[in-house]
Amino acid sequence: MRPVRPEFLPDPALSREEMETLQFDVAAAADWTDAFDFDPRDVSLGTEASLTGERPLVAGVDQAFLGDRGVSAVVVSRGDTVVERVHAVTDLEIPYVPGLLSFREGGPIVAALEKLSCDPDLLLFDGSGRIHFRQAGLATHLGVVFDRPSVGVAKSLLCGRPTEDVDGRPEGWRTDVVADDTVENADPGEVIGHAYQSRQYDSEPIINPLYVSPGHRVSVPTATDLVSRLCGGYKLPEPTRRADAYADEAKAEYR
DNA sequence: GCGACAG
DNA sequence: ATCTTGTCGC
Repeated sequence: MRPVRPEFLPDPALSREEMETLQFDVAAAADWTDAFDFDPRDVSLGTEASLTGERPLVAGVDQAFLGDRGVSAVVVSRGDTVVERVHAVTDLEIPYVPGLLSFREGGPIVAALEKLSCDPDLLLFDGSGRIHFRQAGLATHLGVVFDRPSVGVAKSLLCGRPTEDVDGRPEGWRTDVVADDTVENADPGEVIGHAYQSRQYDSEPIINPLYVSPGHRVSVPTATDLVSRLCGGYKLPEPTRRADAYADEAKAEYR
């Protein structure tokens, strides 16, 4: 896979102001409508045949750290079958700053995606997409750079506000996350993502919801639909879990 | 100045 | 994200 829009590559050498300017440009280039050619109903776990054509290839992307180096792992699968796994290690040039995550972790992610020999229909990232100060989170940024449908799945909320109280909701429940005054390029109240309860126990440990948002070429409702089809009884979607496990494996070899 | 803050 | 033992439960 090669970057289709290299002018948008997340360069850690940019000044903080240049990074923010690039994010506004990335958000302007992003498409938040369902602009993909597969049938979202074909995206699921299991081994059943697709309704129409071949089942989509979903790539889960996750990162792990080794001191001042970052490891990005990508696991591509078609339902339950893993088709390809690649990873890359690069030096981390800048510290973590809320809102600038793609500039810190973009290096290893781009390097790993460039090693992919197959081309996935959907990219699933651990982090936000539109739920971001300039609607240009990790998922949006990389989705635009590779011009590939992408979705962001975060375990906590960066910005914006859920329309309803999210505590103790039943499995399958979802509610809108709307822009607040910290989202610089959206009208307050605009829907930028969902809080989605992917898993919930009958009692005790109350599980927090997932914060799902479009990266590129996917709408808010569809982003959550896709994620819901990939959570096989676990809180996190399977592609992301596989990438997480592979990142740990790769990490162990560089120690 | 205070509070918020993906991974 | 990462540093970490034990522990509760299916």
